[in-house]
Amino acid sequence: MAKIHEVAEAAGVSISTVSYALSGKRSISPDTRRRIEEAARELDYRPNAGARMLAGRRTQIFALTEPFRADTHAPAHMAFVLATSIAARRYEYDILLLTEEEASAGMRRVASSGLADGVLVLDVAPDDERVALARRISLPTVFIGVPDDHDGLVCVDLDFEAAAALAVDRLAGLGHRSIGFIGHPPTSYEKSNFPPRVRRGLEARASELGLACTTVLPENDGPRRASVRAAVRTLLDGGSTALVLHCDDTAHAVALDELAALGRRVPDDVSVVSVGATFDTSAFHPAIDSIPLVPGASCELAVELAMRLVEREEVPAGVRLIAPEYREHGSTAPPRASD
Amino acid sequence: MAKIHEVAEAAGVSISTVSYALSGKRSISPDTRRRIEEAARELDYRPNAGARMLAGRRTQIFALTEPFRADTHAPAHMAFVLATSIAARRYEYDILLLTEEEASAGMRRVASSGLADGVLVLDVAPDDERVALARRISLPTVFIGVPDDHDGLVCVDLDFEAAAALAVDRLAGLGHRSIGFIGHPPTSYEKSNFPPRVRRGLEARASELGLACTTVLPENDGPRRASVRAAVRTLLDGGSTALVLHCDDTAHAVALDELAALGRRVPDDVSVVSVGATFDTSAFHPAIDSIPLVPGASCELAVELAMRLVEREEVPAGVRLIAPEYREHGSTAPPRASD
DNA sequence: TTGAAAGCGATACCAG
DNA sequence: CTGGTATCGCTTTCAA
Repeated sequence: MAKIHEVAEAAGVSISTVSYALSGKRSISPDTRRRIEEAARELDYRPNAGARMLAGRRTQIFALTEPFRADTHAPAHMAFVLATSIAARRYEYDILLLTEEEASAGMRRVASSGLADGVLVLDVAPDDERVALARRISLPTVFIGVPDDHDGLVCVDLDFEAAAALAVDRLAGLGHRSIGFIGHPPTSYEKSNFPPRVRRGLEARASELGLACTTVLPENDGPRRASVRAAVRTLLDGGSTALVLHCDDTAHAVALDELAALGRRVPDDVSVVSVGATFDTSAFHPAIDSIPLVPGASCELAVELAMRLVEREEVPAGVRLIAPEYREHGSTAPPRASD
Repeated sequence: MAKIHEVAEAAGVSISTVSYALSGKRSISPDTRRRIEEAARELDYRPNAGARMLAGRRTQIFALTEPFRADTHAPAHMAFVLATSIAARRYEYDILLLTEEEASAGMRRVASSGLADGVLVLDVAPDDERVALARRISLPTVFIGVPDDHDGLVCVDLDFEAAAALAVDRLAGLGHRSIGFIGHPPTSYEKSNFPPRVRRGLEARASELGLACTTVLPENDGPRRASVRAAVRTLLDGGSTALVLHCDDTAHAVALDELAALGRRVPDDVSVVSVGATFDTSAFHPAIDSIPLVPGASCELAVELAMRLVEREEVPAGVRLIAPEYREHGSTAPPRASD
């Protein structure tokens, strides 16, 4: 816990010179800069956080609000928290965690106490109560996800509609005429708003291209995931030559397992594409093509926007949709001639 | 962002009176206290975080170091992060998240910048590098988990040995003479140090009581979890009349599913007890007795200890083991007379 | 029971 | 290119 004046003394300069040398906010002669840096290093000096906040009017902290509701899918949420934290560190920012009721109350609290320079909002619900809060506080706020009512907000998300359309384009391009869609359980279509966006995107593009498209939303039942297995059989029986998956990792694994059990090879007999997954689809057997939801991409953009807001740059409100990217892993091919 | 002097003005007192009234650190006449509280409420006043840290030499922040390694079991880790955050809020403390490389580097950083009053260490590895760090920094540090070398450290954890012994006692008390143990995959026994503690506790107590005890550590294979199913069959064939589970939730579900498939009813034909689970075993079919690992219990104690350290109370170093608790859900019974 | 004022440890303005 | 110093907003002694 060395203080600035100790560094100044050790380097034989004034404290203001130390401050400037370390922040780089004005030019310093190479020699004194060297002496200061050395002194700072030897004393393991770091500016006192509180003093810096007070004098510099910057806390170097972003509040991250993530309710961690009981029913949330832990791995995906953890990936976003991690990605946010990593992105923030690039700008020398730390993450202060606001969970549960504090997800909302904490926003008010950090805003009026000046504990954070901005707020990043995760696990956004369609009718999220943090929307109203974001409008009332004066802190820069960026949503990672898109609430239904997003007027005047800065939001970042994957372009799920485009991602789904991209999957259809790929399959249509290979000659498939009938696509089966396995989605999340029905309840997910109310609690979040990206599952419906995927579904809409898929069905819209399929109908544009004149493809048949059948949707099944299997329940998350027991360890055998019988609904997922049934879904696979239903879709194949219905004539689908390709499957698009937008569901959890276990459902992916089970669907592939069922295909194998039915003796259908991927991609020779059936093509498979995953949409919006945060896990690694290349680790499945067989590896699956994916148009992933990349936490790093959303979070880096969100943090960059938050930084710009902190720097008082002009940042127009609105939704930034991240363009989807197709990752080939060999799970798609033209349909069998016999189909 | 109202400031203290505005509150003072509104209440017609000096700023020091406001400070004391709000912190309760000295007695204030009921009348002025009321006026101050009202003014504070109307202005939505909260002390500026930076100023408070600087003047009060308290940041009201705990750093939480949690690497979030790629291979970590997300749901359990999320539960601990959440529990820590909730426990901290009881003392009006916030949680600053240090992940990845920052899990270590960040500890040094917050220590020398005075950003946090203490450090809470999660996801503790047997040979954790944060052990050495904790000894070098002067910040109060509490480990939630027990590293191999914990000399001079303050650690909190479930008493896994006792939990395992408790499971054996229960089954032995019901008359079981042969117990089957299904554990985590073998690799887990190197990366963490609680799986071996459960195993040791179980085998030790079983041998004390003269019970037979067979251990299987099934791999985490495909979606069918064939290894887990095989483990169940192996143990039953070997004469086990009761199963003790210390594995992930899916393995639990699969084991129960396999028992059902074999026509063995719980608890009439087989008794089942779960040890060290962070998930809800009463939600399985059938519900399973559990001696759980309760994140709230560990984290509350850890935070309490951290607070005491912050308050400069005497806190002897050492490992605090939390006594296990048996939760009945009807999955145990005496073995069949025919066995 | 209350108030005045001295810090806390930086940043950044104003001078030189 | 470098230094002195006012300032940030609060906590806490010291006085009354």
